[in-house]
Amino acid sequence: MARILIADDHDLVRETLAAFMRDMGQFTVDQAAALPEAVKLIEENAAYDLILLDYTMPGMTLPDGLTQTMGIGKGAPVAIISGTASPSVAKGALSAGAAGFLPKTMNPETLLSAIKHLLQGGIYTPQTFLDTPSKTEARVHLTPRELDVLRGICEGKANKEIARDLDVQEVTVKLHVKTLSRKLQARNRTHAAMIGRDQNLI
Amino acid sequence: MARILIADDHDLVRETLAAFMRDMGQFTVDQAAALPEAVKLIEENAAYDLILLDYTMPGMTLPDGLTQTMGIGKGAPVAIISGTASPSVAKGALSAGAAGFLPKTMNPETLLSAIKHLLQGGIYTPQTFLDTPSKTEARVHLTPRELDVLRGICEGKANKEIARDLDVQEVTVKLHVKTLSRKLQARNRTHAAMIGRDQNLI
DNA sequence: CACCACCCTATCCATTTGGATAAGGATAAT
DNA sequence: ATTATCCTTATCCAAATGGATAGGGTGGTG
Repeated sequence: MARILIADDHDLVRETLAAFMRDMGQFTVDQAAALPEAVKLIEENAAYDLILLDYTMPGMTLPDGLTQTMGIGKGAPVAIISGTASPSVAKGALSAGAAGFLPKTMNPETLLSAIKHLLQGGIYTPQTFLDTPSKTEARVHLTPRELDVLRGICEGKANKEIARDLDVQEVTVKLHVKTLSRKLQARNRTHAAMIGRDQNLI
Repeated sequence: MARILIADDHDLVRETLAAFMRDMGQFTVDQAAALPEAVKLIEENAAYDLILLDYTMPGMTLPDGLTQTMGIGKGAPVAIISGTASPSVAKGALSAGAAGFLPKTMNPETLLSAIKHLLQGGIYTPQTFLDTPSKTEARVHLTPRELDVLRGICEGKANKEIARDLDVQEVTVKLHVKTLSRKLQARNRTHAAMIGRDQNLI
């Protein structure tokens, strides 16, 4: 009987996942609502066969929380579960050694096959994340203002319009467009919009 | 205690949904694996408070299976559940009288609130379908050439560059840009790129 | 304090884009 | 044979965008 630990601060999600997996009859499931709690369970209960960590739970960070958990997990695969599934985050988790990345939006049968796959030592990533080679290396930091402008661009607004919305001069918007395009390595505003959307910075 | 009927041919999904709802302690849940079976249950068991029909189960059609079910359901709200959530299908189901449309990818808490909402006679549609007024009605048709140009736009290319790639004059590209932008109801090329990607036409 | 990151503004110029209008040619369907 | 659709090109003009350069202002940190 495989032993699984689910750590998620959202009770309903965690309970549902746990109940679902228990109902399969093949798993023993423990639960934790925060990272420290999960760490405690792992240290007490020796070996889990699979550990699932919510990406946005109290105490959780990437990659530190992940590496800490892997360190005490005695080689058990550790996967990240998340509601706000972003390709770049998934990629980051995988490169930090995570065994997989499970969006909460997965349907049950996919979830089950993913878990079985993980238990056998496989790496699981949703296919929608696989085709993103370039994104993680250039994880850029856009300032709040640049994000405001980028949002406007994505809505198809002209600089003049964005300027009115943000209550600044048009030249200022043009500056932000230039800098954020450089940061994103975009060739122009349209390209910047697409890149921003792909990395869902918007 | 609200009585709910779930009809879905995929055992795992149906069982999980049923177990989840039963665990809430507020619902009695019956199950069916095909449309005829669901019809039989409805006719025998008199009144359900809510009926959920899988969009892709044996015997199921839209809108016929839906209207048939509504006809014998004594006014109970009938909602469609589906794994392959397509806005146009959702729109069609709603206009045929469905009380809602539930993608299987919904997370549990959203599902619960949706069910409660449906039980009170409300109409439920995921927000991702609501804010797409243009997508369902005007499922636009772009010509092959327009798609070529749109792809170029999405890659951040300038008209001149696209023209070179497609081996036509720049003016031609400009024309395509204008017409495809009009078709997509986009304000400019950037907006067109975003819309095209959202509707994954690219 | 000096430094740094961020935000705002200005001017000037080249290029790109958006839009109107007109029109020839190819192909497929009625 | 006529129509319809699509692709193509052309000219002309207004507007938006991209880029360079040069400032001033704020707030926080070492």
